Amino acid sequence: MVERIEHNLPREFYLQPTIEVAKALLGKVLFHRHERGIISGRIVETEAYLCDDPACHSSRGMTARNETMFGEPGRAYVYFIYGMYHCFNTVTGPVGVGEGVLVRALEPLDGLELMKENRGTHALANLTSGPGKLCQALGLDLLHKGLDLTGSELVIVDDGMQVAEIVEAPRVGITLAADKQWRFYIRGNRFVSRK
DNA sequence: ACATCGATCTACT
DNA sequence: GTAGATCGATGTA
Repeated sequence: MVERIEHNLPREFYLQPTIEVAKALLGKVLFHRHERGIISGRIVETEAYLCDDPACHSSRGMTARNETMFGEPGRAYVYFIYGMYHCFNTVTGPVGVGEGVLVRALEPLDGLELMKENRGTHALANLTSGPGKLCQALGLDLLHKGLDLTGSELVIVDDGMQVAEIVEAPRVGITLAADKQWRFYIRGNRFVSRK
């Protein structure tokens, strides 16, 4: 019996080029140690946001909202959008640069009952198949902005799972730099937000 | 101070 | 397929 080794992704992981991080995050597991129990899911869809990219929050300089993007890599950048949803990102690149990876979809693993409660639905396929949905399912909001993903109540773990094939596609919901193929997802995964 | 709009989701036709 | 919810961040004055 082979024992699976799980370890938190180290800080250096997030210092790789942002597009590489976006691809490498596919297959990793996001854990939230919630007061009421552990909620986790496997990352199946991501998008890269670079510092010279007009669609990126950091592209017009540091503000109160985006300052965590310019901080330490491996921390959580959470922002509030459309008056009711949150989106979860990992900060990438050296301090001061301002890049990140948006996590767009998860495959639910632990804490299904809590997720269903948080989302107000029982449909498995609808729990975490979008950036707003997964934040609601995991109970993530602005209070989690800045948490250290290498060791806190919110961590990203490598459990050794290998991704068979990565699809590259245009990013979703943006008008600027819409031609860039900086969305990545696991081919065939049912929890991807859009095929 | 005010107007605009967004890295979304749901409900309804 | 399309509209409406809902509000903070941002830009303009």
